[in-house]
This record gives sequence, C-alpha cells and structure tokens, in this order.
Amino acid sequence: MDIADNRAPARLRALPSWLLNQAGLAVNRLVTDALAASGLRRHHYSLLAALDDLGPSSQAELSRCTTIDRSDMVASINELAGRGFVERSPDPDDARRNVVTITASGRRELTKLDRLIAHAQSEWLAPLAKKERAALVGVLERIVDHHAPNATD
Amino acid sequence: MDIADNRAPARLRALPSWLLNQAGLAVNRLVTDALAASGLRRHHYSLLAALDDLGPSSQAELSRCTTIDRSDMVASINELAGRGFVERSPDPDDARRNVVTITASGRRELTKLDRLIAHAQSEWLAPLAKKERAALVGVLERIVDHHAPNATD
DNA sequence: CCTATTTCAGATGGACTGAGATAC
DNA sequence: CGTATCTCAGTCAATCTGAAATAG
Repeated sequence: MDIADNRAPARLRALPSWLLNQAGLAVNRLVTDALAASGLRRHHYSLLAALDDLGPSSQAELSRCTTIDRSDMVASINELAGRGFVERSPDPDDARRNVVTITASGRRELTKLDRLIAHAQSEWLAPLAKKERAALVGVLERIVDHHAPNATD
Repeated sequence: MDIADNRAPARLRALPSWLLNQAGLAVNRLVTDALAASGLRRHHYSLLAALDDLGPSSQAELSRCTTIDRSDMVASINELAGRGFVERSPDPDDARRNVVTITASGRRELTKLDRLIAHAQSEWLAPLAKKERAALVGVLERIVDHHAPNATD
C-alpha cells in the first residue's frame, strides 16, 4: 500500500500495446472532457473535420475515411443535423446516397472545437519536446498506413 | 469511390490522438485474435503477467497496477480461477482481502501467451526498425508516467 | 468514525454484425 | 443479375459509477 504501488509491473510496462492503450486512456479522457461542454463526442469532431476537409460527402464516404462504422453513421449525422451543424439531402446523381454538408454554423463550431482539441493534445503531449511530438506523429502514421485496409499487406 | 478513398482527411491524419486511436484499433485486433484460440482476453493476460511479476497480490493491488477496475476484477479472477490459472484465498493477515496466486498451470499458460503476444507486437510494429520501436516505447512510457494518478501533476 | 476491500447491479460509449429496403 | 447505400436492431468488450457488506 505504498503511495507508488500503482506502478505497473515491468512485464506490462515493456509491452508496446499496453503502453499505447494506457496512453490512449489518457488522451481520450482529455479530449472527451474538452468536448463535454459542447455536448459533442469524439466522433462528432471527426465528422465535422472530415466534412470541412473533403466537402460534401456521402455517409459511406465519411464512414470509410473516418473508420466510423456505416451503421453508427446514421445516429451521429442525426445528432449533428439536429444541432444544425450539418445538412443531409438526397444525392441528385445517385438516389441511394445522401449528401452530407457542413453548415456555416457547423464551421463556426468546428473552429471552437479545433481549439479545444488542440489544447487537449498539448496537455497530453506535455512531457515531449516539439521534435518528439512530430516524430511520434510520423511513427504512428507509418503504423496506421501499414495496417490500413488497402495497404501494403 | 477510388480504391484509395479510404484515406483519412489531413485534419485527422495530423491529429496525434486520432492516430493513436487508429493504431490502437490495429494492435487490439491483432492481440485479441492472437489470444482468441486460448479463450482468454486482453485483461486476462495483464493479470497473469502482473501476478507472475509481483507474486501473490490482493485484488485491489492488481487493480491499481493494471488499471483494471476493481469492480471488473471479480469476474476476471473468477474466469482465471475457473481455468485453474490462479487461486484465490482469504488473506490471513487482513480479512478484507483475498490473496490471488498464479498456479503452475497458469505460469505454463503465461509462457504460451507471452509468445503469442510478442508475435502480435512485431506484426503491429513491422514498419518500424528496432531503434524506432524502442524509441516509441520510451516516448509512450513518458506520456503514461506523466498522466499516472500519482505523478508529476 | 473513517477508510479499505470485495462484490454486485447497472450505465455508458465505442466497435461491430446481420439483415432489410432501395437503387445503381 | 450482383453490388452499393442507408437504416435498424442488436451484440460485445471495455470502462466506470454507486452502493452494500465486511473488516481494518
């Protein structure tokens, strides 16, 4: 019952996947808390950011590029549409699809969220120098690309 | 609908927490699949590894050092005990506590799991050189320590 | 009296499966 | 025809809250 008894055993501390999951718990707490006041959750930010980057997109496209499941898309878009941050309309060129578009109000909200998210990132990465943060991002990109559905398998 | 349409927008690809979560999905899939044949899940490995490192421990101690919630501990230990991998007995020195001990059979199982887990790690980190893997572990350790409950806050 | 431990009952958010309806 | 999209219903593992019972 020492004060430092919470320390993880060496077996786990040396395990990359365990460390990644622990680091993930920390960021996700920070980001979730940062977004809490706006009443939005993490995937809402992903969607607004994706829509701002890509322009109007179908739900299937959004699903593919955010890795949010197609079946969870419906509810998320509903929530964003209910807040007036996106609009959903049938695609005139393909009647199977909906076109989801970010609104002016959604873009304003996104600007606020960007700031909150950026702040959470730097709280999370506080112990790292600028160069180390960039290196971490680079390494994670390579891992993510390597395991992407249409990647070097 | 290009073949590379799955690519995430720049906004997300540049976001450390998003990359970390994507990388986490990949490892957790690999590790979960690696453990599937043994009928165990990720936290079972954490518990066996912790018990092998620390020796007999109370459930509260295990909870603190693995970050598995106290309330989830009960079921997990039950499952491991049901397979004969750990034994649970009342602590003679403190009647509130149980002492959980890894069995010989549990240690044998852990040896197998160690190999499976190690293999999953190297599949996951395939695109990285040895030095890069070590650097990643080092960086993650610093982040995790910084956000640990009793840390430099 | 306050705190620590084990346990249960339940909520929550996130990732995912399967299938139906519709349209390409 | 087979395939793609949107939608709904529901599963599943993981994280976490609250509280009761017991003991230090």
